Amino acid sequence: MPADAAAIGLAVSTVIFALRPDDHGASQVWIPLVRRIREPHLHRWALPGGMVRADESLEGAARRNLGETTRLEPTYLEQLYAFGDVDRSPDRRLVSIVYWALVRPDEAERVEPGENVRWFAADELPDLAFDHNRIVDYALWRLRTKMEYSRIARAFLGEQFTLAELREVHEAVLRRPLDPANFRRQMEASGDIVATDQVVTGGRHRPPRLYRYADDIPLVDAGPRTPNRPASQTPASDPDRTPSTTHRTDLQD
Amino acid sequence: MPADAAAIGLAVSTVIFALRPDDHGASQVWIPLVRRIREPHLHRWALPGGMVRADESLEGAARRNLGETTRLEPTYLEQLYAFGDVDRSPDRRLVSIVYWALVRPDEAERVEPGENVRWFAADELPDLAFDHNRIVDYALWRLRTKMEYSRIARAFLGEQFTLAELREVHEAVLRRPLDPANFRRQMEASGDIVATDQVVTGGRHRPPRLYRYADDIPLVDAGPRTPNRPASQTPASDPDRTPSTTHRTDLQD
DNA sequence: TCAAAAGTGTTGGAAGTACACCCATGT
DNA sequence: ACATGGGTGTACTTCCAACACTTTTGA
Repeated sequence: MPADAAAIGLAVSTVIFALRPDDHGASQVWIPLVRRIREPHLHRWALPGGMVRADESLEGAARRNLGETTRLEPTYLEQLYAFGDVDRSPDRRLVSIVYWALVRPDEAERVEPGENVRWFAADELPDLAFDHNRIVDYALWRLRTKMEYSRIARAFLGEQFTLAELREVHEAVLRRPLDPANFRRQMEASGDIVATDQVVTGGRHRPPRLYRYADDIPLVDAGPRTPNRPASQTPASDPDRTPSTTHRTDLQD
Repeated sequence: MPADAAAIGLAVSTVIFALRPDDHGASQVWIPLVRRIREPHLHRWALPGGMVRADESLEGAARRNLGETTRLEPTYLEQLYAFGDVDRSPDRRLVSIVYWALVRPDEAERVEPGENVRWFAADELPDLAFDHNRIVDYALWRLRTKMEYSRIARAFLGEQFTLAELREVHEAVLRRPLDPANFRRQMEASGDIVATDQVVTGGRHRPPRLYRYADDIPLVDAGPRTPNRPASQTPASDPDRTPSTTHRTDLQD
């Protein structure tokens, strides 16, 4: 029976979420998919993924596959679920450990769309390979649920952000408008964010203040009580997140 | 590299929770463990588990191993996490899909303690094999978290129960006393439970009313949006849950 | 001066917490 | 009668949703 066990293939896949404007300019959840270049499900769209090597961790395998297929290096990556139905792959027994990831708009630029890589609006997906539609549905449910009680919105934003930008993230994920006044107070009361002494000028209205996340608070609890890694510092600055006519300025007071 | 992938062993393990009275008669969380009878970690206590066969689902493998090692057939079984660190097993690469289960006291009787099977209080565990201490910690965190927003307490109880019994479940898991008055109202307001027309007589005080869970509501959302299985009917009745001097009687009114 | 978004104040309701108090039973 | 838990009433607080209102900018 160990012979049988060895016959089970172990793979990883990742559901990657990014926020991008839809036709009407409103932010929406998008997912990059890759086209399969071999059987089974040849030419069908699928989640990026691949087999796990014997000398790499599960999360490591997810990161490697992500880089190889989409060039993405997400700041947020968390295990979602292990899918292992006997008949989920038509040819051989395959168990997939699925991760979900969040990337900022500037990170998402690294994806080079083409014949075999494309962005899809999360709620308008085609028929995907394997059980990947079900997987995406679950990941979306998880994203929306976790948005309401954790600080994952941070993973969609740069170092500094206005409350309107933060609210837009929540609204895009939850697909419902939020009261700006109440949203502001909830965020401020949570202690998760702190005001900086900078504002954004250039808009045709009162300049909004910039905020940042309070340090010393971990991004989220990712997985089973991992000894809190030092809050992953954002790799780069955040260029061109706002129209070029706006400027972040020091506040004089 | 598919050769490498095939070299990874795929196993399942399960953290089983039951409530049993401690030395002072108060309910507490207990876990059955099995002693390892082969290397690595020979003679160490470990979670029940084993290799996944090619023709069985992950959950099926968990149930089979549970039955074989502890004779348990839990009513509640949910996937917890996939543990796959490269060095978590000293000899070969092993990925374990871990499940967690809840069993009622009468179900727990099926376990036959002996040289190689024993119950342990959840917060007084010895050094376990592999990374099983970490796994149990995570499962405990999950149990306690989920107790606060879901109906999993049901899995610890029989078909009918008093509010004191339901409260005792919550208190044992959360390790803190709850106000009986407020607890009652919260439960009643939730709509999850309905009063029956029976009471328990024999106590030296006012006879408490018996409640049952509202049907047509699933036990919990176990896993990724499984199309709601018909709320798993409790296999048997619930004998000897209360002292033999008490009786469940019809209410006359 | 006006439009637009930033930001503050106020109010009412829902839900949680603490705790006083009455009820029904066995001894 | 009285101890014991079952069960109800009530005041207080905290949180959230709704929405009126003021502030500050660019045009």
